[in-house]
Amino acid sequence: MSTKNKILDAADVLFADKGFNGTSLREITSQANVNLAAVNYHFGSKKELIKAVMSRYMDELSPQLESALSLICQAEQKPTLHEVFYAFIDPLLKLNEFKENGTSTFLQLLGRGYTDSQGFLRWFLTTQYPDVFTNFTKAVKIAYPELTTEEMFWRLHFTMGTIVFTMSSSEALIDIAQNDFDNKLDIAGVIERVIPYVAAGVAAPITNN
Amino acid sequence: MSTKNKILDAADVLFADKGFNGTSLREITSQANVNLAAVNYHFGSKKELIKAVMSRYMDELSPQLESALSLICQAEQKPTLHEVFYAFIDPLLKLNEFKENGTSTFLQLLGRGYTDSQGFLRWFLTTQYPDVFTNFTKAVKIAYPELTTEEMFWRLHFTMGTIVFTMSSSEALIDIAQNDFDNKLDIAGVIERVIPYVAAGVAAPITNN
DNA sequence: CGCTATTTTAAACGGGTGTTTAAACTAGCT
DNA sequence: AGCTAGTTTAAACACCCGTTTAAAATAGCG
Repeated sequence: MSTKNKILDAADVLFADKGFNGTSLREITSQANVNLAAVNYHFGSKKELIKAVMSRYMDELSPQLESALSLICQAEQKPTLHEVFYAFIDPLLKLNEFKENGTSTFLQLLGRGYTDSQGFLRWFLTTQYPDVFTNFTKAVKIAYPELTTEEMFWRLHFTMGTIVFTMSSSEALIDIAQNDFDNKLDIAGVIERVIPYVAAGVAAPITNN
Repeated sequence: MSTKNKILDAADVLFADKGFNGTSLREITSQANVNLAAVNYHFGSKKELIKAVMSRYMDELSPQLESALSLICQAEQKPTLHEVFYAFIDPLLKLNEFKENGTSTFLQLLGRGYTDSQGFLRWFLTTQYPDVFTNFTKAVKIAYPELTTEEMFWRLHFTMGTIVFTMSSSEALIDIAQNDFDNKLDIAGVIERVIPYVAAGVAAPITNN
């Protein structure tokens, strides 16, 4: 495997686990069994490495999400909010096919990017992949037209927060749940449980404050 | 004002803004106009300072939350989920009375603590203030008895994630919202919007997978 | 093979981190 | 005033960080 990919794979796992700021280039390069200077040689800087790790996922995810959402919008009968949210599941699960170890770390990384590094990753995503966001809001607008744009803005960010937080701490939560309820569970099971939650949240009745 | 309190106040604001890992002791002490070594003299270590900042809020919040929730549980008529969640608002807003500048940073700090430092703050809160959690689940159980304990476990963690994530990135979101909708908004306004969302999420119909 | 371009390597650079030290200072009290 | 206990201070410590350098190793190709 190329040095570049060895770095990307190691960075992927470590970033998801300990955050972007919490992971040093020395950890990454020693995990990847490459020289420290290789990161700056191949990527230029740590910041560019972070972008590269995210792009690897987004370049795969973005077109799949767009086609799934546009399919929903063009259907003859108006989609439900559940359908809109379920449109995310297949593309997200397909990301796992890249990684041989199992589930992809994409959602954990997204969670890290939200809080680490003062929002630079959010800027990166919204400017580099804006269609994902506009297509999603379009689909929600069709499914729930009574929602004002501003209310929708907030509810979508609440949803983002729920998903991203849940996934970034899913391992710990699954452990607790297995102990307390001895119920076998995996990431897919967590997704099954979070979808009704966020769908109900987005569909909440409108308050007139 | 005492050196100890000057440190606590400066650390409070900086931790909320840039995270625990992202804030150095030198930033804190220069902001507080005290000597660098004062932190280790008064608190022992940076980790203990973090605990002290959180304890200052929790020691005030915890008894208020407990009494508000037990009041709800003892009422003759069964509370709604909305009432359970609104029980948090008054105690949270009362935290602002400490700070002269305005809204307290408690929820931002909670958000930071969830993602920074590999969950040590979660351990700190659940072991030092366990009654808050048990009282809350008890209240929800009364308001929505059909919910199984396991389902409730998940939905409460989804809620935690929503709140915590929203608050830790609330400043950036408020900025975006002000630009896009030129609608004046503050933390209290965000809370007003997130409550219906999480209440609807927790109250979502039960799926039989 | 020999030359060139790419990649890898060890070492150093400048700077920031949390923590510790020992001396200086400042009450408070007899 | 003199002593003591508590506090503040400047300086240093040992370590980790991202990045850069220049030499060494490796490919690729005519």
